[in-house]
Amino acid sequence: MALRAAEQILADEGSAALSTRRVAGAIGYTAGTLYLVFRNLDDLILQVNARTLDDLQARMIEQTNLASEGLARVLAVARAYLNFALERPHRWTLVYEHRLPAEEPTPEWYLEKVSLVFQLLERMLRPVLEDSSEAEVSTAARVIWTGVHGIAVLTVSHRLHVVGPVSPEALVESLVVHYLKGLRDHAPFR
Amino acid sequence: MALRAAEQILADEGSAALSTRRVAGAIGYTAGTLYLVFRNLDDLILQVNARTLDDLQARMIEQTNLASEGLARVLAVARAYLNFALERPHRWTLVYEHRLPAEEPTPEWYLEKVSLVFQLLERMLRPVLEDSSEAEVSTAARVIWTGVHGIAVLTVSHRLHVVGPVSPEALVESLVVHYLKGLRDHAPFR
DNA sequence: ACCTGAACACCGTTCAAGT
DNA sequence: ACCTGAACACCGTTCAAGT
Repeated sequence: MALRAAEQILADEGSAALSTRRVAGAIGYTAGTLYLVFRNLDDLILQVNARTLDDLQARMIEQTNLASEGLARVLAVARAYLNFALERPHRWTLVYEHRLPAEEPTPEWYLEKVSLVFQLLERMLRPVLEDSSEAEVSTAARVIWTGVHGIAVLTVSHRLHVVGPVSPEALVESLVVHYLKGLRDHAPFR
Repeated sequence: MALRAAEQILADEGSAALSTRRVAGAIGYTAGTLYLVFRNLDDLILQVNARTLDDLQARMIEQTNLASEGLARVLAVARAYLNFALERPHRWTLVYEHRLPAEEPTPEWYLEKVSLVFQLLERMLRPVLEDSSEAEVSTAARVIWTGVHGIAVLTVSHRLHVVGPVSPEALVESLVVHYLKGLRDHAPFR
C-alpha cells in the first residue's frame, strides 16, 4: 500500500524525501498512478497523518490505562504524547508542520482526530480538578496540551539542548505537577 | 538587498514561495547570482532567520522594560514572544521549521541567538524564584519557554481553535501564573 | 480497467561563456 | 569583476495513448 511506503520513506529520510515519484517507485508504480488513488500529494500526506493521529491516540489510551489514580493518569497521557513524538520524530513532525494551501479547508474528519487526542487529556484532568469550574478545566487542558507539545517540538528539532542539558521527561513532569498545584491554590500570587 | 526581498515574499506568501528564483527575480537578478552571495538556499534562510531572532530579542527587551516588578516582567517576556509570533507568523514559523541537512551542523553564531532569547526569560525569572536553587530556576525557565512556544506553534498553525474557542494570551497567563505559584509551594502534591 | 510516459511549469545548483 | 543563461537532476500534476 502507498501509505505504508510513504511511512517507510518518512521514517528513513524525513519529509523532504517524501515525493509522489519516490512513493510510486517504492510500490512499483509510476507517479501518475497515485493520482488515481489520491487527489494529490497533500491528500496522501493527510492520510499518512490520519494514521499517525490514530496511532498516537491508541498509544495514549494504552499508556493511560496502566496508571490508576488522578495525577498519575494525567502524567501518563502527557508522557505518552512526548514519547510518541520522540520515537517517531519524522511522522509526528509531519502532522503539525504540514499545511494545506490557504484556499483548501482542512477536512472535518481530520480535525476530529486532532480534537480526540486533546479530549483524552481533558477527560483525565477532570478528576484532578474537582473544585474547579468547567471553564477552568478547559483552560488547564489547553495549557498542558500546548505545553507538552512545545516540549516535544523543541526536543525533536534539537533546540532544547542548545540552552544546556535537559531531560524532556523532567520538563513534562515539572509542568504538569507544579501547574496543577498552582491551579488548586486559590490564594492570590503573593 | 536579497534578505529584505526574501522577507517580503515570506510575509506575503509563506515559506513555500521562498525560492532562489523568486528572491533573485525580486531584486532584478538571476538565480545564479545569489550563489555569489550565499552558499546556497539554506544559508540564505539562516540569514533571514538570524534577523528574525534579532528582531524577536529586541522586541522582548523593549516590552520587558515597560514592566517593573517580578511577575509582571516574566509575563511581559512571555507575551512579547507570543505576540511576535502572531504578528509575523511566516517569518517566525521559518525559524523553527527550517532544518539543515543532517550532515551540516548549525553554525555557532546561530545557536547563540536562539540561546539569547531563552536567557532573557531566565534572567527575568530569577527574582521571582528567590528561594529556589539554580537548577530549579533553570528548569522553570525551560518549562515556561517551551510552554509559551507550544501555545504560539498551535495558534499560528490554527490547531488551537479546533478544540474550541480560546485566547492564547489567556493560556500564557494561566501557564505562567499557576506554574510559578505551584513551584513556590513546596508541599507535596496531595 | 488500469497504467504509462511524455509534457508542462516549476525547483536548487553549477559553471562555461559573455560583458 | 560581475552576471547570465543553459544545463542537470529533481519536483507536482495532467492526460493522451497504450494494453
